[in-house]
Amino acid sequence: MEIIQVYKCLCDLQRLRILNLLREGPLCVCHLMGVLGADQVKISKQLRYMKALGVVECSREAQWMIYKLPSIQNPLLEENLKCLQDVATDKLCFAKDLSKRAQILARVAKSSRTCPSSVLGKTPC
Amino acid sequence: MEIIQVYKCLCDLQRLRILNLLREGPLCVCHLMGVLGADQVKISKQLRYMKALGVVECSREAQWMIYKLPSIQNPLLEENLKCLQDVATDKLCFAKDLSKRAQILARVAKSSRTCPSSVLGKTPC
DNA sequence: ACGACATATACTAATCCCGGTATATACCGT
DNA sequence: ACGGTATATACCGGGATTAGTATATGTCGT
Repeated sequence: MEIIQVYKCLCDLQRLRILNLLREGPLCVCHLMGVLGADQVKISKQLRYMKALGVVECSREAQWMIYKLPSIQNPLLEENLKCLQDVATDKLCFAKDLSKRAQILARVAKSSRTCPSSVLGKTPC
Repeated sequence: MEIIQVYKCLCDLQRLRILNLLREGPLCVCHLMGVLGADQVKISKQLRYMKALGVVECSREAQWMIYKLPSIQNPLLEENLKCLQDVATDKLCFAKDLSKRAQILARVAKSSRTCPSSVLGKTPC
């Protein structure tokens, strides 16, 4: 993963929000849709782009596709994601996204549905 | 200056090299051309783009246009520029650019020409 | 094998960004 | 006012990115 690729990934708000969420733990596409309030195609395409840049990885769990940050951590990426909460918290949505993520995962955990995010999400990578 | 704008500026190698140079002090366009080995139009257009993003400022000194990092420092930008030397030093050109910059400024300082970079460059902002 | 769900891809159009060539503008010294 | 130097802009074409709609693929339960 090269430095330019990392910045290419960070330079879009939607991607930044996705990375902020994945930092807490892996997520499936449908949960990303739920938190970001975006349609499936848009999320899928962003994820494909991010995967091509090498900034996310994915694996299939039954009918769900689980996305997560690379297993080999990238210091540049990690540092930038770490300070997302600090930067312009009021204007932006990173904190709000995280609580929405917690809500969704909690709701899913109680239901009979077993989307893997509800399990994986509790054990941040 | 917003977070996305900063990353939009960082996600191109040429812009990254320019920022790395400006971190040492203000420079005029012709010296940027010299260090980066790029033609005038290319540099000018990148600078215009960067200025529109709010990541550089410029001011005229006689016939030269002097570019520099914003007087109000941006922590996100500064942090990312700071670690440029560390990241993949061998593959990339950031250190090389800095020594080329020093060469050029030294040469200019000796000559009768008085491009302001030769003065301003010695007093990093 | 079928229907439902989750996700990805194909196709198309619009926009952004980049590169090149040509030309314009601003300032200086004479 | 004129020629030279430094820099910016206009114009154009190509490639990258984004968005929308439609369709395909993979997996599950029955």
